Amino acid sequence: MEKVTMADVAREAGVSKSTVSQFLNKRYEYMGEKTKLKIEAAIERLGYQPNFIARSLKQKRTSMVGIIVANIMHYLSTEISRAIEDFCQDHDLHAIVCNADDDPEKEKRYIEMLRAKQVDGLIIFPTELNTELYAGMIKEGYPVVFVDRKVEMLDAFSVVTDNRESTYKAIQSFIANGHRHIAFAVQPLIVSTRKERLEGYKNAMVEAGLPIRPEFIIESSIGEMKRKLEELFSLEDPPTALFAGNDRVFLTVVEFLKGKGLKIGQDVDLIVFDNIPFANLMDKPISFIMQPATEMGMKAAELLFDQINKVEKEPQKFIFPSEMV
Amino acid sequence: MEKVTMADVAREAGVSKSTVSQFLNKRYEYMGEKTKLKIEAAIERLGYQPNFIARSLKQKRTSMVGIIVANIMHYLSTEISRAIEDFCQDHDLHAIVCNADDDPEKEKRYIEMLRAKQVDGLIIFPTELNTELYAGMIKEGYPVVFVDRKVEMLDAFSVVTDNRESTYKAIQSFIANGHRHIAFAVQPLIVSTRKERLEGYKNAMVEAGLPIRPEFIIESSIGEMKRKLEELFSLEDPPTALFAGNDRVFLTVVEFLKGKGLKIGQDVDLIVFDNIPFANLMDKPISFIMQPATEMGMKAAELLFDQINKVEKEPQKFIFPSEMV
DNA sequence: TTGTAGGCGTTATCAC
DNA sequence: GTGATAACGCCTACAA
Repeated sequence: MEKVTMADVAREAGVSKSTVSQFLNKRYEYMGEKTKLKIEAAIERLGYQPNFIARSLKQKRTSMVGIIVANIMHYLSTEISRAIEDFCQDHDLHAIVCNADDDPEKEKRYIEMLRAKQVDGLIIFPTELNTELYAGMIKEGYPVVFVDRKVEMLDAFSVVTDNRESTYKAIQSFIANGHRHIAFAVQPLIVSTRKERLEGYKNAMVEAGLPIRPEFIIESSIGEMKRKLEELFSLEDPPTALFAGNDRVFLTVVEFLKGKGLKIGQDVDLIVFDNIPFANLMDKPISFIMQPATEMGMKAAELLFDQINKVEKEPQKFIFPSEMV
Repeated sequence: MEKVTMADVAREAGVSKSTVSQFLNKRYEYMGEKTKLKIEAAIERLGYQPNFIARSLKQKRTSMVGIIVANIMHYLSTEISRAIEDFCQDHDLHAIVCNADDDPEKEKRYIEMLRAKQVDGLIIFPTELNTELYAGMIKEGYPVVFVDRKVEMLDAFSVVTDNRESTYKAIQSFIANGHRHIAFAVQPLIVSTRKERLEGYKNAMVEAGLPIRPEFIIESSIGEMKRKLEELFSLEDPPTALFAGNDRVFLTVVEFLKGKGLKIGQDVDLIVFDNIPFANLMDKPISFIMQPATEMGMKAAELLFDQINKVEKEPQKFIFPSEMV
């Protein structure tokens, strides 16, 4: 029943606990060859497995990190998480993933929970609404890395993409293709990424001398969005091009267009911020702004790893470029 | 620096550690109202956070479970994992996901690792090649649930789908649609699911009086598969219908057909075992055999939860039906 | 080289 | 109602 403890091994091998401990920690520099063998045999015979919990308590290191994802429904999140997990597996860490569901309260509870569990560090896709909590951790020197969204006014490690620039270029490409009626759909502007994307849109429009028409900008929850789209496409001069602010918006848009009988690439052109899996399988002329998820995850994990291992570094923001395909 | 311990709180509040402990565990039945307030205040003032590791050591319960996925590349795995995670979040458990990468050695290491970390139970998508290890855990009474693939000869909880039946029906539907040249592509037959699916294919073919032609059955790794497909479609009588044994095979097949210029639903009909995300977005006439991932994950998590909480039950296999869409 | 003792932060068991 | 005290299983000086 997995009750074999170090003491048992010690007794079985006829040595003391400390000796066994030394053995386990590979400090057998000054250890008799025969004691080593005795211990090995005893471990084998008893089927002993060290207890990491006990070790962690003593060492104050759990080899676990927490990942708090703002919303797991975004495909990007899972991609980045997976990259982080891969990095962890290569560095003897285990990751615990939590989904904050875009709820700051939930995020807060998870942060506290994971810290109570003594995880060695946290990678957070922030809801951006727990600034004091974030700040507190950073002041303490607790290892934290923010991903995807940036937390303003906070000198912390973060890994993001150039939302504004990418969107700006995307809208420019619409314009270059002759579009004049360009709409923009996004979820509520409560996080930096969405705001930046909208700014990119506006910049490009203004620069091209096109009017920014409020009725062409949908800002609503996924639930409400279909209704808003209905309104948008009921205008006497409906848009010929649409920018979807992220993957979930995109899904909603596609469903809407399908129901409406509008053909993508024909009746309306589409650019999406975010990649979706197997996008290449649906041969429709849609452009996706792909963020380098793997690189971002890797970088975030690496930054966290270094903090955990006390590699001194100034907090930095890493901005990755996105690519339109 | 997060060094506030229970002793500090006790001192600050002018009570003993035990009292604080009682308070934390909500056993304030026989506790003075004012002590309660004093402790509350002290906790607040010090910013105390209990240390779960220490608690776990004492209670021999970590509130963590491990999920060992045979191969995270299968979309089904991630779907099921997510369902498990959801269940865990509702039951105060944390899940740690590990990817065995179809490697029995890796699987073994993870099992040992997670047990060393004292996780309360394990949900395993087995590689099926560590039978002794599985058997050992079960004999010990350690909570384990197998998912997706079954482990023969083992009396354990498991949650699977009716691979043979579903495939059988799928092939029947091909036949009903007039197909005679039906091919079957699958990864190496080293796990039960694949074997069962092939059996289903053979049964349907035999029953319909159609010959089982070895050259119509591709059994190969993903890497080799394109070459095999090339051969298959170079036959003087190439197949008019193809059954893809899982999602990864499907992706390979689609790429191949695309390169070859063959149109799905026109030159060749396709049925795929497994769902892929956003399948509804690609309006091609492909049938997917969808496994009820969420239900399977939920069930698995529930079975594990009950074992952890010593709800006595006989080991059972739950076989979920799949649906073709 | 190996053993002894104390401590990591909690919880559990009793006395008080 | 509250408080010593002994575990939990391991690590780490330091002593032998």
